[in-house]
This record gives sequence, C-alpha cells and structure tokens, in this order.
Amino acid sequence: MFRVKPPAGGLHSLEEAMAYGQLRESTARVSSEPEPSIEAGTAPVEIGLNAAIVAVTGNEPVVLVIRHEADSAGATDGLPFGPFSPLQHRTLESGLRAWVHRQAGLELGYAEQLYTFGDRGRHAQPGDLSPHVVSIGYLALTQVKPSMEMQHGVWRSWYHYFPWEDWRRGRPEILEATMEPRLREWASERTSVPQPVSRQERVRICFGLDGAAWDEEKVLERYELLYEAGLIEEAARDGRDAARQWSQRPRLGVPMQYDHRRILATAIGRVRAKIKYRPVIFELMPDDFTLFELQRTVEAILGPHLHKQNFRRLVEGAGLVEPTGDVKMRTGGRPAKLYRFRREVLMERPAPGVRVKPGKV
Amino acid sequence: MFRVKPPAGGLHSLEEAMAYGQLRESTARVSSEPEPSIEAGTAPVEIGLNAAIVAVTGNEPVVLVIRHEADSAGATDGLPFGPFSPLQHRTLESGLRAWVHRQAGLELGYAEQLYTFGDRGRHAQPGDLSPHVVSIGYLALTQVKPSMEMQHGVWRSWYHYFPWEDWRRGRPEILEATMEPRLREWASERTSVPQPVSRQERVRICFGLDGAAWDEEKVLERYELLYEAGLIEEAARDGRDAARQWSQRPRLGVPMQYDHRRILATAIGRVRAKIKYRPVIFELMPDDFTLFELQRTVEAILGPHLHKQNFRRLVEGAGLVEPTGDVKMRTGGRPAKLYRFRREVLMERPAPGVRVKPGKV
DNA sequence: CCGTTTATGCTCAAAGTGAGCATAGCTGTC
DNA sequence: GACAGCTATGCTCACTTTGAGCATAAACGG
Repeated sequence: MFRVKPPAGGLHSLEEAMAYGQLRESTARVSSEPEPSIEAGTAPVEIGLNAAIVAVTGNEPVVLVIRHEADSAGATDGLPFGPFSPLQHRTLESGLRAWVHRQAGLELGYAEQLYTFGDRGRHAQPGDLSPHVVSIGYLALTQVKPSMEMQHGVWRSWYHYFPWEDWRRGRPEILEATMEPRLREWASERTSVPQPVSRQERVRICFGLDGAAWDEEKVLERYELLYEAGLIEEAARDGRDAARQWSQRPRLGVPMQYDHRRILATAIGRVRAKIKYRPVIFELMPDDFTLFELQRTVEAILGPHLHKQNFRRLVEGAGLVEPTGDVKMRTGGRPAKLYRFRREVLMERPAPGVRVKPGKV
Repeated sequence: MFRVKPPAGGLHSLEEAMAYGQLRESTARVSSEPEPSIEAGTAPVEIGLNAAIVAVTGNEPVVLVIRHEADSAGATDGLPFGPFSPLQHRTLESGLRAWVHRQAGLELGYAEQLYTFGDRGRHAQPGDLSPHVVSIGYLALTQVKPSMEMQHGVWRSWYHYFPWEDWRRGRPEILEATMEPRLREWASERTSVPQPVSRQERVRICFGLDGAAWDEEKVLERYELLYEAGLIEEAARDGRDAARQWSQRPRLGVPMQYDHRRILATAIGRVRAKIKYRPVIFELMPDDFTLFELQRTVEAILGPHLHKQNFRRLVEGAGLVEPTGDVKMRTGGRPAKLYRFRREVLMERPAPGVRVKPGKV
C-alpha cells in the first residue's frame, strides 16, 4: 500500500533511494504479502474508536461513561470504546456506532469526529504492556430519554471530570484555591530549554489569570497544560517525569481510563465552539421546548449565564425555531410558548448556531 | 489493550458477555501477549499520514504534490505521505513532519490535523490489493521561498484539482457548462431507498443552484457529492457502481492518488473557514507585506473579491498588523506602507482571524 | 506636467448587540 | 379572590459593527 513508485525516470539521488527505502522499512507490512505477518522490529498499530456521548439533563451536561474495575484499587471511568476492525466496519463511524451499541445499548444519532491522538504513552494503563494505540475520538449528542435503560453505562456530569470548567455559579472555587498556586509554581520553574511562549504566558492565557479573559472553548488546552505540568493523575500514571507528588492530594477532577479525559476535553471544547455556529444544540433538546429551556441547555454547555431577552431575540430572529402553538403551563410563572426546531435552517445558507456571548443575567 | 475488565460484580447478562467477547474477537491482538501475532480472520490496519501543504504564490493558492508514475498510463499526483510508525514517530504529527521532510525536503511550520478517513475502498489504486488503510490528513501552511529547492515535489494550483472552486473571476465556467447538467441528471434519478434529504436539495445547497448561495467552505461536501454521483474519476477507480461513463470525458478537475483529493478538499475547506477566525493567513505571508498583498492572499484562498477599504479597516482595527515604518515603492501607484503581523494577538483573547465576507470590488 | 493607477482617509446609513424597563399571565397564599 | 411572587415576552435605546462609496494622496510613465 505504502509502496511508492519511484518517479518517472527512476531514482534520482541517494537520498531519494534512502527515502523510499525508509518508507518500506518503517512499514509494518507490504501490500504484496497476502497473509500478514509482523516483521521483527516493527510495531502494529491498533485503532481505538472512542465516543464522548453528551446530553443535558436537568441543566446538567452529562456524558455517558462506563465504569471499570481498575487493576488494583477503586473503579475507573471510561468512555465507550472499541477497536476499529476493518473487516467488520465499513467506516470508522459505523465501527464506533457498533461499539456504542454493544457497550451501552444506545443507538447514536448525531456524531462527529473530533481528533486522532497517537502520542506514545498516553494510552497507558498501570502495569499494561500495551501496543501502540491510536485513538480516534468522536463527539455524539443525544437526549436522555426516561425510557433509556442502559446496560453498563451511566450518565455523569462532565464537570465531574473538569470541575474548573463549571462557571455556572461564577468562577469555580477550585481555580482560586488549588489550581492557581500550583500553576504559578509550575510557571515559575526554570525550563531547561527556552520556550517559544513562556509558561507564565501560557498559564495566563489558558486559565484567564492576570486580567486575561476566560475562554470557555480552551478546554483541551487547559487539560493539556495540566497534564504537562503534572498536576493531574493521568500524568503520573503515564509516567511523566514532571508528575508531582501533590498531584494526588486534592486531586483535580476525576481521572479517566487511558486518554479518555483528553478526548472528553476535546469534546467539550468542540461542543462549546460548535453550538455558536451550527444548530447542534437541538440534538440535545426534545421535540418541543420553551425558549428558556433552550437557554438553560445552552448555559449548561457553555457555563456562563446569558441575557434572557437577547437570547430569545437571537434565536427567534435567526429563524432557528418556530412556535408549535402550544404552551407549557406550570413554569413557575406565566405559561411559556412551546417551540420546535426549524429543520429547514439546515438547508439555508450558513445554518447558523446560537451566536451567544456571555452577558448579564 | 482493548481488553475491557468486566464491571464490578462480574458479567451481568449474556449480551454483556457477548459484548466483551466481541471486543476481543475483533481485536487484532490482546495486550497480555508479549509478542504480537496476527490472529486468523483479523485484518491489520495501516495508518497513512498525508499532508496538504498549502502556500500562495503570485495570487495563486498552491499545494505541494508529488508526481508518481501511474500503473499504466500517465502520471498521478499525490500528496506527500507515509505510514505512521510508532517505533520511530513519537506523535502522529512528528511522523508527518518526518515524511514530508524525506519526501519533499521541507521543514513544516504550521500544521494541523484535518480528519481521519477510514472508508473501505477509498484508498484503492487500480490493481492494488491493498490492506486496510486509515488516512490521517493534515493541513500545513507555508510560504514558497525562492531558495526552496524541492527534491520531488512541485507546487500546483489547487484549482487545478478543483476548478469549480475558483470564483476569482466570477462563477466558474465549468459549473454552468458541464457540472450543472450532470448534477441535475443525477438528482433527478430515482433512488432505491428514500433519502432523508433529497438529492435535489443536496445539489442545490452544495452547488448554490436555484437561488441558494455558494458557500465557499463546503469544498468537501461538494467533492463527496461528486464522488457519490460518480462524476469524478476516483469514483470509477474505486469501483463505485454509480460511476458514469461520462465521468471520463471532459473530466472534472485532475484526479489524485488514493484518497488524496478528498484530503485536499478537506484542507481547502478548513483553510477557508479558519482564516476567518484565527490569524493563520499570516503563515502564508512574508515578514513584511502591504495590506493589499495580504488582501490578495486572502482572496486567493477564499475566491471572491473583497472590499478594499473595509478590508484594511478590519485588519488594522483588529490589531492584527502593525506598520513597520517602511514603504514599498513600485506598486503601480502610490507607495504602500509595509506591515508586519502582530504576534501578540495570539496571546490576546480570541486571537481573531480576518472576518471577511465577499463584497463589491 | 498630466493621466493613470494604487493607497488611504473618511462619511453615512443600515443592521446587529448589550442592557434594561415595563407588562402579561400563571400559581399559591392569606 | 386580591395580592405577592415568578417567569414570559414586548419594546426601547444607545452603541458598535458592517457594507458601500466618495474623495484625496502620491508614485510612474510618457
């Protein structure tokens, strides 16, 4: 497969020959061999399909996790996942759907690919002599229907794993109390090699310190920085030299199996960004809803509160919804009109999202 | 690796046991085996790293391609690529950089992952009994420096491969003349299974027919639709039943090796989207430039022309650039002030891009 | 020195946004 | 059963952002 034909006229230089030779050498196997066999010195690669399945229940953004018995103590949460098997899966996404169906008994609706991670060591499990795994992360959006009885999965708030991302009641406690001092300590360390961007500056931008604004979309950047600084358990588990002893004490969020927390971070960042320019928020909503329920769902995802009147102006003005004609009683006050998603917007020019910015309540 | 521990309390149902069994069955190997061996009935997967390296020279958006001698007739263009080898590459991206360096003698600067494609059959080459390949596409942005002497690569306009994407001189000829009738014919065919969105509607949205607006970011959607409709050579090559005989005649753009044209389509769509919200356009610019040169570069990427005065207001107003103090003579008119990219914006809140919309010249 | 050509400054109206005030219409209570 | 307490909705207003153009500045080539 990866055998590359020399360009017309044959090989032109030693370097070129080397390049082609190298191509073969580092390839696990060559397409002409009918029955695969692993050559000495090469490593096979497995492809893991991982799903961050997100929903919102009761104003809480939740993710579907599978609880596993860890090797020694306690349980570890993980995302539904399984290997890509080209013989059984026509596409990567269909493979993912198959796995999710098997593991969680759930038929996925909306799903999109997030990112493919291949870092050596980031897929480790304690005591696990694992081969090389490339993880493909997916984001799926769904609703939690009461009828949904899941076999092994549980819905858990994503802020469980990322407490510092929860800005619904203002700046989260844990940031000030625990993370800021540790981050500053890490930032003030001498680095052996000079960095293009100082640790100081990176911490400032990622965590909105010293006057920098908090960017709710930088979820992955924050997680990766914490990993690099050795402040979260996964860093210690993967054997990062930088892993601190104090990473264990008041731990920062609940860790996950393999690199699943990284995938979840990617997922959160992606939803937060995406609902602003694509109408994916409606994947999380029931057929009929009030505008305030919609707003609460957006807020659950984004964190900060939105200006109510402007929110409805925006949503109605963009033609994202249409009234069903019904009203919902017992809202605690005046009854609220019910709306439904206008599917037609998907066929209109830029298929807009909920272009919101944080504002006053 | 993919062996999943049963949840606490053991297996709870037959279905669960099946699921775990299934997990193992479709896995190439299990982590407890120290020396890997491929079990019968499983298929190994190779991971291909592919780079769409984009630059702009003389108002032409170009991509770095490697020309290969095809199996029978003519030459085929391909992107620089090679397999991911976990023993040699610490990360996917470093593997990509290594391959590009080897194949094109080029040190990559800015690079970002695009997408991972795994469709069966889309990686075929005529007469190639290939194993299953999962392609990871990357987008890299660079400048074409005169000193750059490449071994085997050539820079080619990306509109070479996607003539229908070239709107710099208005709606491209080929759309009206060749594509529209073929697309309409395909859209009017009966489909065996009812579609959630009609072919009619998809064609209308993708290609801006019947009053729909042309969305310059839907590059991949258009390419995939053409593939599905059997209107491009790759479809015939991959043996799609739908491939038409007339896909050969006045062919639609130059085809590429494997699924490289799909990767390039993804890349074009991504740059077009990204320059609007991240300052990546400067990766394509020399250190000093005039605002009009910057505008021309943006236009080369996006297609349509921009309103000159508003463009400069936007770029200056967003603090993306600062004057160097020098001027460029011989512009054909009044000398133009030279500017440079203000790197500091990368450290400012949302690190904006060139939020432009097509306008009057 | 003048016409041509590109660079730059500035204006203006329309549309979009952030904040709030004010009113409507349930529900539960005394 | 009038009122207090809430949430839903309508609407205003000042301020920004954006789309289009007019007008002036400053080289360059005859």
